[in-house]
Amino acid sequence: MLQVSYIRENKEQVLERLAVKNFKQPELVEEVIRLDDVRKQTQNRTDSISAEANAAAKQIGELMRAGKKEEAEILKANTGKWKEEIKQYGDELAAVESELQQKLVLLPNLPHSTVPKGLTPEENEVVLEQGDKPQLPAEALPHWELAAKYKLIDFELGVKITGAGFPVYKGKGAKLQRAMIAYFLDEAEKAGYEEVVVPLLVNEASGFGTGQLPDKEGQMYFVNEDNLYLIPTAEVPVTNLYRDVILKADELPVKNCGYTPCFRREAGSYGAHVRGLNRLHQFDKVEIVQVVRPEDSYKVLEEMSAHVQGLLQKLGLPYRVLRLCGGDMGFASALTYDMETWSAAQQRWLEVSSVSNFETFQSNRLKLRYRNAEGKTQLAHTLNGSALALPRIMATLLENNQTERGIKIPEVLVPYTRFEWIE
RNA sequence: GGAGAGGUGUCUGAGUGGUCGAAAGAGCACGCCUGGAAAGUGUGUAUACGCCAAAAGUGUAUCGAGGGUUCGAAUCCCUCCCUCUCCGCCA
Repeated sequence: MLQVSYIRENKEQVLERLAVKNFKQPELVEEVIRLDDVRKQTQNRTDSISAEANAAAKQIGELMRAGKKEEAEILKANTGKWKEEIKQYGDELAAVESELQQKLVLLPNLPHSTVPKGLTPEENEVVLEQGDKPQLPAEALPHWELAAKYKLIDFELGVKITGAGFPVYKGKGAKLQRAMIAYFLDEAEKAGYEEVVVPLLVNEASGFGTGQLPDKEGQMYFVNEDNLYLIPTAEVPVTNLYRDVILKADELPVKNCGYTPCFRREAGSYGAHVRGLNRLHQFDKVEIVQVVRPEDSYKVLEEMSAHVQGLLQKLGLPYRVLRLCGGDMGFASALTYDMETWSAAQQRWLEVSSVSNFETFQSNRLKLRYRNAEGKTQLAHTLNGSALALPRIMATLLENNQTERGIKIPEVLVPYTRFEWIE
């Protein structure tokens, strides 16, 4: 959520930045400022009436104690009108605050100055491309066929017990999955991230805090009975660990990592391009999250990007890094890098990580602050990234590493899998 | 799931209608003391919003959340949430 004070002071710049994100309702900016004006006036009025009423109540109390009952009664008789007014203006204030809030949450985060204009994924900027794309023989198989051939993943079984998009991993497929989770967590720990194990269901306040609600309500599974959402990413519970928190300066940066399954409804997306592991309703992911000082956040974003790239390099996967254009970025992000690996059998890039700086967009919703050098509270910056999302890594590994003998496990994973080949 | 108790500031904890944003202690910060530290001692120590050019100051709100009673609510009433104890169930 943007800060009203910032919008007021930088209106032109805000409009300019929103245009980069292809925001369709620039008139909301004026509206927010107008509502904030009304809010201030209304609060002013409400406060001064409350002040009068408080003063009168105090006086009555003093008279009562002094035994001057009659005088107190006279005052009491005059206080009747405060009540109605306080109620009326209080309601007005609540109404305008609520209206302001409703408009405010519709405004997406402002994109960083380096974010390219553009509407579609094709307009994302390729920052770098690394690693050689393997040349597979003509008889090379896509991962879903490899998964069947080596009995690694059973999609049909998943359909039976749940539905499409909920695969069952078996044997070496299951072990490889677990190995990657352990490896990614260990690498994150080496990079200074403290591991957390968090709930997989979150309440509405948490969904709001990181920006999924109300914007992406339909993408989350919802447990009606208990009013809880299944997490679409560990970002939600992990970042919300710091909701309503004022951190001491020396507690920054906060660095957490965590493995969780992720649940996404992804309604209406079926077809060849989502075959196999390409898009699932449930998948595993290791997430890294940081809470930092504003002045450090872009340096930290690069550091997190480098961490993700390091993982891909160690796995020996060809990848590229995209700087997302305004139209393809998430609602809450100021700058996002997507990492994609080259899936050799499918001949396409697969997104395996997304690293974002949210600046104060989330912290403003979360009320996540820290005490700066002057001792004043200030909104911190939040960042997160996948390190990594498992299914497409699995897909790429299977496809790119297939040989006549079988599938070669990357060296870094062997200590975790305790086998070198799937054959 | 049943019965009972309770939710106060960073923490412990007092406060059952007014002078309470809230005693006291601990912690923390700064100062004094000390060769240095401990002890001792002094001062300070919530958040948000409004007014003010800003600071100072000042107004309002907040004692789990929301509503109500009252001139006045941390304190009384209602609803919800959460925690603890006992019983039941259970990996």
